[in-house]
Amino acid sequence: MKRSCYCGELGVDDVGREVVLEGWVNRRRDHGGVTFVDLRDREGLVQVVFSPEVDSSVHEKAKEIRDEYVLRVRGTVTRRPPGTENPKLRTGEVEVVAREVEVLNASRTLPFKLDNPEVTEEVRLKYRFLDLRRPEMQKIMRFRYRAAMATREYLDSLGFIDVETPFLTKSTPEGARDYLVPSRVNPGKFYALPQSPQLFKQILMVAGFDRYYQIVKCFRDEDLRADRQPEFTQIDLEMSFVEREDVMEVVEGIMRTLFRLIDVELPEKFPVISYQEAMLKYGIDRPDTRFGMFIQDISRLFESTEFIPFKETLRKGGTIRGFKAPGGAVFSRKELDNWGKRALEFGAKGLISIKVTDQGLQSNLLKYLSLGEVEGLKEAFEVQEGDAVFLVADEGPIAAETLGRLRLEVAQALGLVPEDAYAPLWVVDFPLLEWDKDEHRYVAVHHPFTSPMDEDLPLLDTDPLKVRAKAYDVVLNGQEIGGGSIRIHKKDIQKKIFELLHIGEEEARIKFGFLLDALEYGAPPHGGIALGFDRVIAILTKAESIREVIAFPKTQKAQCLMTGAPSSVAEAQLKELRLKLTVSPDKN
RNA sequence: GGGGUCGUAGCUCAGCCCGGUUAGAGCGCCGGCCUGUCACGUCGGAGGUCGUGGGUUCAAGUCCCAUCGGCCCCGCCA
Repeated sequence: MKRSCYCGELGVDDVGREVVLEGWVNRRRDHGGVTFVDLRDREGLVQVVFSPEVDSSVHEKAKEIRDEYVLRVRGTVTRRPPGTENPKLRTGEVEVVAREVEVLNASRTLPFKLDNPEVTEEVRLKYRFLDLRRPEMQKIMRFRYRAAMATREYLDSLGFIDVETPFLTKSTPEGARDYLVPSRVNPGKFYALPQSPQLFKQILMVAGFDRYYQIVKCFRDEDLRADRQPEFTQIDLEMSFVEREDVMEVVEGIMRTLFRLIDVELPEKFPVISYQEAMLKYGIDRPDTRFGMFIQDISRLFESTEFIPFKETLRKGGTIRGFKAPGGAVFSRKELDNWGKRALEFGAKGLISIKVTDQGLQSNLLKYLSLGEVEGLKEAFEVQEGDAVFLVADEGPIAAETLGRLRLEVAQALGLVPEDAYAPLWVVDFPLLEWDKDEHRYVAVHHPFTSPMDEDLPLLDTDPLKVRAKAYDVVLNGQEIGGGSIRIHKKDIQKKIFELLHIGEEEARIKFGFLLDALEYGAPPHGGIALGFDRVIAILTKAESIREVIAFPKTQKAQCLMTGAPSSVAEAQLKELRLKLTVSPDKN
């Protein structure tokens, strides 16, 4: 007996058909006389009726059936008696009258009911095989697959080809902590799992493939977050003979393709904002542009202020910035105090809040300000009754970060973040380098293979921190969902960057010798990007964390609750790898 | 490495502030009854190392300390 169709596909057109169904028992309702079983497979549910009038032995057999038993049922599709249709079920107009039933497997009592949406994530992850059986999870996994397919089809149509790159590769300095894999045949040596296929895709460009892509796992041994897993999936691509705009166009196409899957039409071109402007207006390099509340620099208003804290801040080269929270006057005294505390946590020395009431502006600050300054404030923020204004006087970067975070939390608290809006944008003109205080050297903001802007090349010798990179990030609703750059394709520039990063010639030769070699054999100009596939899927499915869109995710302690990984290994395995532990794995 | 929060029946939670009978509820589970339910109904029943270890106390689910684990965040994440 072979399955003839899926449960969830049956309808009135099938009335009269004899079918063979295989699936799980979603629920059993035993009325003593007649027993109903909702049978579920990946396509949905259908009600199966076990009636003593049809076959008493089949009806008897139905008594032993429990939740999540696996059944094979042969029966006849019939129209339900008038008045017993179930409009909540896609198959609710029909039912299958069982003529033969076989229990293919029993099931223990479940640790949780599959349709209970309240189960904790911990329990779900431990019994992930049951959790994934839930229609919601099946839907997400299928969506993820469709998104991957759509990406492949789109990139294929543009002439990209998928080339696999190694997972057992070489540890790269810079960037995240590597996951290491010991090499048995090379005792004492290790592979690293790739943080990204970065160098390989550049090599593929040198090799003349012109357009490469891969939907590929990447590994980074860093602490986890709702949007960060130690292994995650990227849509990775690289193109030859291109400028930044060419890469952007491809990414915009991918994003539009993906969002059409949820019937959202993204703009043809995404807005572009410079890193500098993003930091000023939003206080963050991945602005959420679904709502306004721009940060403004109002330092000029207070050039000759008598208010000592402002005066001092400005004298030391700091700034006075703030934003208006529309409707923020609803915040109570206590709530405003709490925002002040948040500002302290974010690193500012303080927060000034101003309410706009029918009596005019209301704040401790006002008595210290001149009439002109008060008027200037009103004008700068175009305040209306019911608004609140938050100000920070501090060093530029601190003011930016504090206000940037506050802006997000305040908007959330006031319900000003539209849930169904999607606001993609590009952030460009990142600095190439930043100074690392601890390591006492420059480090790459993006990565060491990112090309400097042509016009900034002379600054490499005079003022490296001023050099801008040909780098770009895609940001969506305040989340960084991808980043890339035009790469260095000339050996002399690459060498110079390594020098600035304090990667010596010898070290560079050992670590990136193959890349430097490749750059000497006719490397074309090239660039690319990687998109965080899990993050995009999470946004598309409105998931709270990327764990919801990964079949087998890890907990914050980077453990798999289902398999128990990571775990200790046999002494013999360690010996074979010539490894000695300095710690007992059971402790810590 | 740090801050916050949670951990009590199979699941979700109440009890903890303010220590004191036999630790409760809903759902699930088991058994009986029930021929049109679909969150079936109904009657009865079973089920607990209160995360773990230590301490305070005549007495600890409740107070204190440590520790383990889930989640959120900071640091970290080229």
